[in-house]
Amino acid sequence: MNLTEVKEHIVKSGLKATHQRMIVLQNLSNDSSHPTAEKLYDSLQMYNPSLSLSTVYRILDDLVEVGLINQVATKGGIKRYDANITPHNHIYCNITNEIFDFYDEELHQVIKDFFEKKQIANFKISDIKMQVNGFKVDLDQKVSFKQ
Amino acid sequence: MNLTEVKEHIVKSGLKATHQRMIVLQNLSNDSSHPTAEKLYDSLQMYNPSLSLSTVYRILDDLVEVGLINQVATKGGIKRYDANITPHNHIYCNITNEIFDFYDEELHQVIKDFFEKKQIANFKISDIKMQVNGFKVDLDQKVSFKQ
DNA sequence: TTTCTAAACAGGAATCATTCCTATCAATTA
DNA sequence: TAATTGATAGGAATGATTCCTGTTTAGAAA
Repeated sequence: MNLTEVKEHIVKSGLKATHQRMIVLQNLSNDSSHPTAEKLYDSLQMYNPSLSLSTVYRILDDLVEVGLINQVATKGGIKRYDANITPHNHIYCNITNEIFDFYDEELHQVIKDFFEKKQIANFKISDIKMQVNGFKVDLDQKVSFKQ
Repeated sequence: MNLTEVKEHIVKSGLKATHQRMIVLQNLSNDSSHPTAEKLYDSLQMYNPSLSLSTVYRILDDLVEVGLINQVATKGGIKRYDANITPHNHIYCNITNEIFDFYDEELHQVIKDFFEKKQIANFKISDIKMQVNGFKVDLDQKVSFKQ
């Protein structure tokens, strides 16, 4: 995303488009590594030395709150973030701690159908996420989901 | 699980069946709330005042390591544990932070088939977890998965 | 454009979950 | 019994996150 798009998204969400919010969202939207707050802070430091770490944390919370980004569930106890808010699932590498996105229309449909047919009593579903855990075979090579 | 069963499991895993390990595993196996380390520590305190919190943390790590329990991935950044090591998925309530287990044979099979057909290049899958996020409709009532 | 005000921010302190460290304890073997 | 090894208690240290307070800023109103 470029700055103009970022600004539009933030304004549409109801938040003020402050400089700090824009650069945090832009940086996250151009980073597919599902970074932590601290990692984003580090990336931004070079060109925005006055940005504070607590601001990054608060902005990330706010962006999650209004639904512009997602917090990724991990076992590690460290929060990671994802600007991809389209439906998708995650592949976790237990060795490198990398997280990769994947999406398959057919799989999505099957799961959607399943939960329309079978009900969970007293529970309203907002979204369904799948986590594929495992490990990279060759750590130097990329992981890719083949259609 | 009773103490005898717990002891058998621990010995079979290769760890020594110490008193602390047994009570931690027993307590967790009789608790379906997917508790945190601290919550387990609190439950055990009453009858085991000399048990230390750091021991609980270390024992949980050890039990995860040998595969007797699982660490549950959450967005909250706080680690939770699950003694149910059979294949199953989780339902998360965003209001109460409760986690419920569910399992469906048909769904399990569909997903298994899917990942046998479609490959992820350079990645070896160890397990696949699904998270159903949403919220309880009536907070005082139970959530139940209907077959 | 300038002024005003609520919202947002910077920077550092505080908190909370978790891990680390070290002396002690328990079990096993010689 | 003594020696060795692994496990624990208890507290200190660490790391991630949140909180607090004074200052700044965005955007509305004049």
